[in-house]
Amino acid sequence: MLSSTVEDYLKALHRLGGASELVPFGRIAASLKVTSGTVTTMMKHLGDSNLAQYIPRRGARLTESGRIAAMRVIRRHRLSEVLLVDILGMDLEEVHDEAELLEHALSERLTTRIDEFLGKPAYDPHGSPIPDADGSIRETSLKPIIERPEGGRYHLMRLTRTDQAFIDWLASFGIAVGGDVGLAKRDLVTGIVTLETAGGRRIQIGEAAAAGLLVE
Amino acid sequence: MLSSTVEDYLKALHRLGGASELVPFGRIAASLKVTSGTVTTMMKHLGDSNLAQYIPRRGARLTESGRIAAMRVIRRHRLSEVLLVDILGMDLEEVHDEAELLEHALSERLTTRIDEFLGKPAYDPHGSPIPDADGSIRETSLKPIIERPEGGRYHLMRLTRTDQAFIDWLASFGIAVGGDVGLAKRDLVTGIVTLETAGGRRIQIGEAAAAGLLVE
DNA sequence: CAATTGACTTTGAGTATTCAAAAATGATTA
DNA sequence: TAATCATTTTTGAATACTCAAAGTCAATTG
Repeated sequence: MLSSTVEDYLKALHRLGGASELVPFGRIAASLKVTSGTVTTMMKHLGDSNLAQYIPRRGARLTESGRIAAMRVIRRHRLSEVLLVDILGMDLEEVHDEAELLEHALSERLTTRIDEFLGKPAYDPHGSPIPDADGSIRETSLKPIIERPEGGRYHLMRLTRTDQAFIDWLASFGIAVGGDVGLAKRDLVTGIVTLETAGGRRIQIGEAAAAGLLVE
Repeated sequence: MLSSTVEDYLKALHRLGGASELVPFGRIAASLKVTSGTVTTMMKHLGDSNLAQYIPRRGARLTESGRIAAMRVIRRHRLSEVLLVDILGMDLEEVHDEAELLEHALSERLTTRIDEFLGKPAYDPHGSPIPDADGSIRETSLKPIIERPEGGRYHLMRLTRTDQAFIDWLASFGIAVGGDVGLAKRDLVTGIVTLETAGGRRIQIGEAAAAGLLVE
């Protein structure tokens, strides 16, 4: 079993370099708030364990087995977040830190159980995709509707705001998770976003609120 | 924050010596599967941290702050078990090992959230009482009905068997969690236990099955 | 009372993780 | 090309935890 320290380095390598980009050591040190000497030591160790390819003075990248190990940690993290938000009703802002602990404490068995219990969710509450048990991932991640092109029509996958008033207000226009919404216009000056409902009606909403609509 | 290693020693001290009994070091070593030298080192450390009173060559006992710290760990452990069994539907046999990990990974905030979500349960799935956040505990723990005196009538608090057939069978006689059951007779020779329903009917059940009825 | 026994303590050492500070490297600049 | 600079590596040391094995102590036994 990998120590939680090693798991944290694997996550950092994945966060900073994706599946197989070379990551310079300074960035890892900054990201994990350790000194560069510590990173050198650990990268050599990951190299010896075949979890990363260590290239002296240049950086390191995940190997395939390192990538899978990183994905497993990310899977546990994101499933934890879904459990915390959807079942236990915690706030979106709180769950990251909790999941940071839980990701190192969930056995394979419990992870599978949680996954099934939650109905094998595809995305976490932030809209990030949840890897499968084997480490594969649908890379079509959710994005806030305001990051999509204007004029498009999208599938609403998740609302990151959890207050019922907002959800009800949207629902009164026929906008709900599972349905479609269009982005009619985004006014960068006033910060007002115009959405188009499935029925063709237009409604206006602030940028911050619109950022909470994650679409596919 | 206490390391999970320290938390394990505190739990051992509590398990073997209760709130303040002196525990000889050999028992701790056996319980945690470490060598006696390791225990000596750790007991001195707990002594320095005011979590235990270290008496050379005699043993150690929890101090008040050590007791509270131990209770917190036990609280997290037992709440984890309730969550795993009642919400996630895991088997009773599986949950101990999982809770052994989770008890070191739950923040105070998450522990409180889980406690509220579960409706502030008084007992874990094995019938052990769950300490309050401040470390206090109702010492009237649940016991299997077969450990109670014959002829008594008891309040059924929990069934440790989770198969629906058994639960339904009991229910068909009006025996369910929250209701009453009597222990009419326990035949030590045949291993047959005679229960009395609230309506006064008598039913017979095997000792092993009866052990799954936790009463108060 | 001296020897034996069992329990505890000490010692020396190893692993994992971290830091600070000095040394090395390689690229850029003057 | 030589000096400078940023980055990486090495070194020496610290903390937390662990073990094996030798040493100490006190109680029991013959």
